Amino acid sequence: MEQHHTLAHVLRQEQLRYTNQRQAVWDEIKSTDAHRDAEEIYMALRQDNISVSRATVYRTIEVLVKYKLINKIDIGDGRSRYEHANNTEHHDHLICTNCGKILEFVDESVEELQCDIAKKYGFKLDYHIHQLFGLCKKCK
Amino acid sequence: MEQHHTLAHVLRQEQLRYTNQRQAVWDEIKSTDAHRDAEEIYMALRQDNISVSRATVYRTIEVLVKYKLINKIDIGDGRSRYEHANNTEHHDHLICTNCGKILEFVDESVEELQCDIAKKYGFKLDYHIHQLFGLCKKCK
DNA sequence: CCTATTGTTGAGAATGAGTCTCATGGATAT
DNA sequence: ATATCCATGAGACTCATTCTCAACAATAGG
Repeated sequence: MEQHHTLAHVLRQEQLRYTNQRQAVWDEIKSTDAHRDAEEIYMALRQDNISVSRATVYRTIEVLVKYKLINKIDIGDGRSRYEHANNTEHHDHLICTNCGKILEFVDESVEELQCDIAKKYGFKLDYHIHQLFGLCKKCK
Repeated sequence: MEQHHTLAHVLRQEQLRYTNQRQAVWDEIKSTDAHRDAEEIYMALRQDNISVSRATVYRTIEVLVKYKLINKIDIGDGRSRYEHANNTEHHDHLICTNCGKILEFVDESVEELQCDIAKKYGFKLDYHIHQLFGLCKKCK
């Protein structure tokens, strides 16, 4: 899939209309580096007196994930979190199993190894999940 | 956490009783190398005319995961799958985003790098998830 | 412009995996 | 034996997410 760096591009590609609600969701997600779930994003919008329904939040997130403007993070507690991928180097996550803290790490050599592995098994790699779980500095 | 290789060990450790139902669930999971969800394991037991409730399947799986007799695999479709870890070398997964096929791969060098990364961030590593998503040989 | 068509939205219903409750019954200990 | 404790199963419940559908907004064609 091609790279699409703006909401407008993505919507055009998907033949969806550009609307204030969609822009508002995208703006809200872009506004922090946090790893928030759909409900938190929805509540943040309400806080700002922007009226967007939960359904629209979920629907917009879906497209943003598809085009990789945001990343979906699943830390195994039953709800997905999202982070914007805007001007961000690719990274993976360290997750504290005690306090839920999420740290980001970059490791080029792991990235390269992944390509090799995929090639070896005849896979055309699309994306990956690489999460290290354990106790953070404070919790251990 | 210590290593516990048998159900009896695990149950003793958790101060749980050894029961036919718990053994049946463990036997069922051990019986194949498949990556099945709780419902599939439950149905397989019913197929064999073994009467174990869904609740017991879930409860037993929980303990088995805790003691790493089985691995939980989340491929992002909303249900967890499980594979036995019996006499099995540690491995991670390649997942086909088209047909859902799951392949296993082992990569020692990735394993080592993970330790380094955890150390660098002051984490005490417990376990990790490393999944490569893409199209398998057939689907691409 | 006016109207038909099509896409979007929001509210709440529906879904579905997983968890919890609680009455029943089986195991254990005294 | 008998009292206590634990495990079980059926179904109620939870909660994130998806779906439905009526109302509404945008767009296109005349």
